[in-house]
Amino acid sequence: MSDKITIKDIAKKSGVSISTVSRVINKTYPVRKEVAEKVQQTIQELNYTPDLMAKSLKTGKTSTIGLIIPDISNPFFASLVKGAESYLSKKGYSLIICNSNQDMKEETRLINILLSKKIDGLLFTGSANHNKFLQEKVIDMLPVVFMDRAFVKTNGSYVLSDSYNGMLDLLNYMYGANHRSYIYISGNKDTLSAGERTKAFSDFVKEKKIEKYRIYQAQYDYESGYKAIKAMDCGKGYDAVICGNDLIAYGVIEALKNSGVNVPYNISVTGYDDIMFSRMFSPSLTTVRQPIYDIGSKSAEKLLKIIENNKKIKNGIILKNELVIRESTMIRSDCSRQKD
Amino acid sequence: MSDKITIKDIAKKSGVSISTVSRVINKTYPVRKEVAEKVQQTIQELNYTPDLMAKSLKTGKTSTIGLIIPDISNPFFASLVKGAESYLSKKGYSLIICNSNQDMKEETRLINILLSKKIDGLLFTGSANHNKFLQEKVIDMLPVVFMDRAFVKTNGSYVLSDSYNGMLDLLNYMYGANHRSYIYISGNKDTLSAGERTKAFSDFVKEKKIEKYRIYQAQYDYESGYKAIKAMDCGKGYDAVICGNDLIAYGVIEALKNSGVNVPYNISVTGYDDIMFSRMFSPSLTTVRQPIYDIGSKSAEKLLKIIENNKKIKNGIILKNELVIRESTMIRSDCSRQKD
DNA sequence: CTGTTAGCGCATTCAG
DNA sequence: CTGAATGCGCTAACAG
Repeated sequence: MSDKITIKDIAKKSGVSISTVSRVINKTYPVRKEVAEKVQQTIQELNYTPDLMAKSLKTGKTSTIGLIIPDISNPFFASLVKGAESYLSKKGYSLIICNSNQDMKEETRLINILLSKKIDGLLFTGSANHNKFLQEKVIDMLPVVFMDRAFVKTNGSYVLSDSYNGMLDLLNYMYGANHRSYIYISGNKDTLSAGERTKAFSDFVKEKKIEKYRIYQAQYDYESGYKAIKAMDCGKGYDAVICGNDLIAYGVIEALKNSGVNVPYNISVTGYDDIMFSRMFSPSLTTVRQPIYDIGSKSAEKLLKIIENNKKIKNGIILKNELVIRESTMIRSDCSRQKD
Repeated sequence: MSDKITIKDIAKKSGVSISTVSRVINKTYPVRKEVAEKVQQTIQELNYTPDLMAKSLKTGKTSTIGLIIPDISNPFFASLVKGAESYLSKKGYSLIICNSNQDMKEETRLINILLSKKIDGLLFTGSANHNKFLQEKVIDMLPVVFMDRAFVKTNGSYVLSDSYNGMLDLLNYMYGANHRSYIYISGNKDTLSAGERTKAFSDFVKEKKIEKYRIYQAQYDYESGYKAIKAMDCGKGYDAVICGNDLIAYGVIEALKNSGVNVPYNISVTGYDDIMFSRMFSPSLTTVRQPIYDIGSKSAEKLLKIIENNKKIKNGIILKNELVIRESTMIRSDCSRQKD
């Protein structure tokens, strides 16, 4: 009997019309106090909850945000999601999470599903620069905020951290610590972050007139780092390995350990991101801290602002990064250099 | 103009009624081939996508699953979610993710929101045993599968891994490796997994007639492990520290490192879960591997089965665990024991 | 302040 | 096989 109780039931039982009930629930118009109380009471009695689905059909708003990331099991994205979810939840929004596994076709499929479900907005981290569908259609039929990655050429909204200067700070520190030859292992090259960091590296070697360096194209994961350094004779002859992110650095260090190369004594290794484990890693990782959680929460904040103001304030926020020096690097002297 | 295109538009443009369109979309009834083709064609032309929201209002099914976990930024839960999401996505379902932060009040709030949004089912990891609301109401008005944690006394559906035997295997191994005195650091005691593991430990010390042991109540996180071992004089005088999960073990090892205690030479430390970082940790962690991803995907599979068969097959799946021996433990000889 | 009414977009009887 | 009509539960004019 307590089955499917609707606004109608509580209207009847309260002796008012359904619109009055709607009004006391949504506080859209004034209702006589006694009536309001009576209604509230029967709502309690019947344990009624409005059907948000029906409400959404009418209003066109679902209070639901879609979020697309490559992989939730990557701690970087997990923090991003946490930041977004925590903000959204506080504001009464829910989050539908989708893993794209870096696959553009899958991204497109997911976006279409999300669109059909009538989300109010989209938080996106993926292959933005190449996804024509997103770039040409989605972006102006739905509020979208790009997290961590962004269109370079389009005027979408985004929240990033300043990878270029973060990497430059790191490199300048390494230079000051007497490192003169570098291997640079880049993450997925179609991402903005990898582009910025690589650019910083290129500018750095040019400015400091570094002669011995090498850029290796890899992916943002552990295995990729492991393979990369193995493919480069375990960095023999170089002072430092600069990695595109922490996961790559983990892989590099593990490979080096396995080959009997000591980090940092034989060679220094750096990461990027400062995910939770980097301080527990052994040696603890010298890296650049990105405010990952904040990127997530600021993205959510920005998205809600766009949704609620219903205006297209297309712009971005760029958060600062912070150099974190730990045990995986050391101040080099000539005698601590590897021989060729 | 290409604004808000509905089933009506495509009906008009195809020269048929909306019911016919609905039929070709859902293939619920046969439609003349030519007509069907014509309709399909104009669907393409107008780039029409059915409004899932409206559909849901009618059918009562949303193809959306709610998921509640304590904290997505914990790698354990991230893997769980990945497993569930990946299965659900393949089956055409979406996932709404909510972080409860272990707060029962928050859990209840989230469940109510999810209920209002008309999810088709719920995947739950949280304080099941104490949440009356969940236990008494939700569980029989909505398909629910408990992941990793479960009601001990209720006949709900669940997917777990066998913590009791996993822990027992680990302890027996340690005994075989000549460890004779133990500190046991438990995770959140209101969870089933902690209960099972602690029970295994209790049974173990009884059976092996271990005289020197200590059980310490903590939480399933890094800080908790760090503090716990500090509070116990860095385990002085004990052969091994058995931790409720890997995160606790990380904290313990870090604290020990900071105090100059060598793991495993002075004392062995074990974890539980085998999250991704445990093999990269230094020393790499001896632990018990839970099939976390599988717990997630099996839970999702079970939930969909319940939803689609619409029957209440309340039962559980218990997956096996596997001992993983790494560097944080060693085979002890008398001279490698710490003095009291 | 309050009740009546008309849809939101779609699936589904019920007649053809 | 197909069209017309009904209503899912709710909000938002529109009249009182």
